[in-house]
Amino acid sequence: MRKTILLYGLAIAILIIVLKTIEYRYLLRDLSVEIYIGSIALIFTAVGIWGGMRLTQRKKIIIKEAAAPFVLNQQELERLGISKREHEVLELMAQGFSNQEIADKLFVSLNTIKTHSANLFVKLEVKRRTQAVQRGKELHLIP
Amino acid sequence: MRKTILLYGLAIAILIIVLKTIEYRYLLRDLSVEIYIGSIALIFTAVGIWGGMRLTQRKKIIIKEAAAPFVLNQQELERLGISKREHEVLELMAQGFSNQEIADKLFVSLNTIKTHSANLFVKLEVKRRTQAVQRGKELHLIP
DNA sequence: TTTAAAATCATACTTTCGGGTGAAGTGGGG
DNA sequence: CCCCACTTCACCCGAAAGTATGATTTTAAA
Repeated sequence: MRKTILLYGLAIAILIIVLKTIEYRYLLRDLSVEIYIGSIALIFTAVGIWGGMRLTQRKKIIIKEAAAPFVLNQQELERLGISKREHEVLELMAQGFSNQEIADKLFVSLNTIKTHSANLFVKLEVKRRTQAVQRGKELHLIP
Repeated sequence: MRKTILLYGLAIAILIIVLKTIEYRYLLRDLSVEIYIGSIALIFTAVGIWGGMRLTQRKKIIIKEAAAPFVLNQQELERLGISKREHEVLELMAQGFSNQEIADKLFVSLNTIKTHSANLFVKLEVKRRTQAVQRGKELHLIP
């Protein structure tokens, strides 16, 4: 950032020096003032674009890296009639946990998780947990 | 895009007219030429930055929308010693197919798929297919 | 307070997954 | 030609996942 500003300042200084030199020695008397102004305008427009790109490039990278903060699709959740508990189970499924592990994490029995997952599969219209995870991500129900 | 160019041209034209008017009437004799050039440079730098931002803004949106065209991480694939067939199986796994379905798609027996998947799990250091899919995505082995 | 939805658990049964082992055919490189 | 990696397949077994059905308890809403 500091480097960019320094480079920019340097570019302006050099250009001004060059232009001033040219101005007094050769061109001012031959070329019309409009062309002279136009040239300066064009050159500094280019410098501006270049500088502007430099400045915004950082932001672009940030957008790419911090992309998709994930917002849950509540509408879809309600539309499919998926309950809180079922959603929790889906999240843990997506993290690759087995039904037994999910049961332990939620302090309920394995059978309960089986029930929840079975209901989940019906609501998501899938047959397997891998498909449920896929579908869940598609519908933005899980990150 | 066309609108941006038009606006930009208009801005340049107006600025040149304004500057020319000022130049002949009031300022040229009072202010030094350096300040005059500097002003033009600054103004058009600003215009350049503004224009540059306008031009790159589109690209930013494109990056966000068309993000991640997926390029396979061949290095990782070789590093882990995952074969072509195993990779195929992993892809179909990620699409939520059962071993039987994968076997049918690849015209091989269920046992073969079991072998491939078992080898995959070892190479990916996971215990379940859901985790294999997760890991595969992390390592950019699958979209 | 009644009622419905959600959450809990169970039992029984089927299917799928995954581990372990062994083996046979194929194709390329030393 | 032989070795090695890859691919293919088989059998067995246990664990995990999924299906079906029914029942009880909580909870939130009407």
